Amino acid sequence: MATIYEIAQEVGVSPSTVARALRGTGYCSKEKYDKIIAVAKRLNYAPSHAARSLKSKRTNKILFLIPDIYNPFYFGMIKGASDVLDQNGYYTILCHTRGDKGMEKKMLRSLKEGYGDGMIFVSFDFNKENIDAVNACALPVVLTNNYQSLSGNDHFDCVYIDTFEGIYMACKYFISQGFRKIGYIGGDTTVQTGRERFAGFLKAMNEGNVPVNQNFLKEGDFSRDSGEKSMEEMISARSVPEALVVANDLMAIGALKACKKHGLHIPQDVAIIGMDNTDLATCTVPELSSINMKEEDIGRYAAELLMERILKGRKEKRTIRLQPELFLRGSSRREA
Amino acid sequence: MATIYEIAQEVGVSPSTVARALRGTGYCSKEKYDKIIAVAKRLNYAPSHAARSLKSKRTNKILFLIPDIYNPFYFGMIKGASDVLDQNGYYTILCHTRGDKGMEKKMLRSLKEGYGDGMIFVSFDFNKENIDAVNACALPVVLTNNYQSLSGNDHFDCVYIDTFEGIYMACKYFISQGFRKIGYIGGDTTVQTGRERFAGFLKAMNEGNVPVNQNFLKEGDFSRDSGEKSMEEMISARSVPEALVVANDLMAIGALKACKKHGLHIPQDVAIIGMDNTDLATCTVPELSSINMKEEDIGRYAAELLMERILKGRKEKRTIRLQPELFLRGSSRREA
DNA sequence: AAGATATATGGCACCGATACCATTTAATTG
DNA sequence: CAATTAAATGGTATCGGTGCCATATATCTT
Repeated sequence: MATIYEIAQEVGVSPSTVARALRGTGYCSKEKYDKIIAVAKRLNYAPSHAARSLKSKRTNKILFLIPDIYNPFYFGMIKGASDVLDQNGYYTILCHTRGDKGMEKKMLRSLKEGYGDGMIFVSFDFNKENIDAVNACALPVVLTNNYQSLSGNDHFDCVYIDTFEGIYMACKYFISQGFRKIGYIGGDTTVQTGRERFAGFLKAMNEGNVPVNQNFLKEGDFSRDSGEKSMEEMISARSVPEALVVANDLMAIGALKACKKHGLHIPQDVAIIGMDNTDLATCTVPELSSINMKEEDIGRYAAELLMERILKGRKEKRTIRLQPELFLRGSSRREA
Repeated sequence: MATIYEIAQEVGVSPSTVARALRGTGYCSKEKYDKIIAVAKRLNYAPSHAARSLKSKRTNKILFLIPDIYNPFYFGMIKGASDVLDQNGYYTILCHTRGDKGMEKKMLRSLKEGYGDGMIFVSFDFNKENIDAVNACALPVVLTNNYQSLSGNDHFDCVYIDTFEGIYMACKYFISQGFRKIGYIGGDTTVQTGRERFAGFLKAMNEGNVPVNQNFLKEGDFSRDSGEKSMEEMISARSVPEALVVANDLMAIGALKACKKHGLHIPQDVAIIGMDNTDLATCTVPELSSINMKEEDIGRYAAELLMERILKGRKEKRTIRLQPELFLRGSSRREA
């Protein structure tokens, strides 16, 4: 690949002049400018990204870590963020971590090494290890979870939606509709996001004085298959709730499928509310009621927080909290 | 961020020694090694990616351009590719182009500037402009389409699955089952992949001596909504085919929804076959018959082609062609 | 016309690693 | 024990830009 030196030699000017011409800043006569551009094109010149960012300390790239590319919930976040980043002249570089802690650390190290100017970090679970890694890299990182600082020394931003509140409001709705046999298919409670959701369920049940039936409680892994399996288990154990809150849409669809397969009608036999309100929710028959987790807003805010740090030099920590909304569709209607 | 020079000064050795110690190659006494590592940790050192790749001319990154992050078809490709790349110590950097030609060119320029060591390029459509851009950057690029070289001078690799064949085999199946009123919801025929699919439909109909009814032909944009809208149009025009081939799963699901909404039974009233065989195909009731486009294999082969070029220095052009498979499920069964 | 300002261009240090060579000291060998 | 060879370390050019300063004209002021 050609360099500015080769172009300079060819045209008969100094490398400085070539650099100015190609960058379009600083003085350069029309005559030389044209020559330089022509030669650059002929030699198929492209400025070296490495050389530029070595000197200028900027890459114009933002890393975006997502734990599960099969989950449509994250698409909205990506869209929201990349819209904002695009507008500010930043590239969005996605990285699929699969929730793997090793991969996350690897990418945080890469950030520290200057792969990008900042990061939007989505993870199923934040623990001391990856939080330490976040703090260790001096570049701005935004977490999209509700991270309760343990040390108080964390200096990163957060934007998150209250998942606890989401499940809570779904349960409350069922209770307000007179349901008493309410089930819950949750996610992995060894990770934060799974725990929060389950806590929302318990609080609503408690407040509504609705007994928690252990047979109506299942734990999946946020995949459709695990939702289907959980429902199958309840059906074959002959303990099927009348209303079911599911911790994400994928599992809700799995549960819905299992019900249909065994002749249970939705919502007459089992009313279902999912979570995330993804595109999938309107793909089913009946359409799935779901909790809107405003993922596009999360992405947009996360990008804005980054831009504030990078472009405006903000130093102090900021946290943004969003409220979920319940979208009622066919799957949760109470029979008259 | 600390540099090897600062560490060298602190420990009292030369930068060369620090570099050797940190990289773990070359000679270094245990005593100094330990000191260097300790100081590096204390100063929170991270090697500068820019400096390293400027000198070494390698980034260990592969760019992966996807046109639509809402389409699960691409996830398998990403998975297949990143598995192979991971194994070889390369990062997969995803970039969502939204099929935007400007964005594609921007990323090809970035590649040329040395942002990555190679690229897997997925696009709805390849035209002279972006093909020229591919040829212009001396780094290896793999296209995941069937690109018919016009100039014969192209030096990039391709791995693709025959979409023509896919639609063709779906139509042939319907014809073999005795269907004569066969409809088709296609994609944008101004782009290559849309044209190929439509050609497959026409060839099968022609070979089977089945008349093509214009009322059964619709053109969508590969989104679920457009599939729904197309079907709605046929229904309200009272010209509904008995069998329907749809150019991707998303549109097929849209069509399925429209049918259900208007009381048409699947597959009794309308038999449907989708394309891509994504996870979505098993989310519907009945499950959607679909054409398996082997996206994970495409991704894997694409990554392998890149690795051959980068690690083994292959120069000559290679093209890999895969054959689709028909997966029959509930949505296409012929009534007895 | 003298001084100020704008335009045009070149020179060079620098960013932070890597690659390679030179030098010194320690260990091995016939 | 001299001759090799291995181990340990330092020195320095280099990658390809950017940023800043110096210099030389050209144009504009009053």
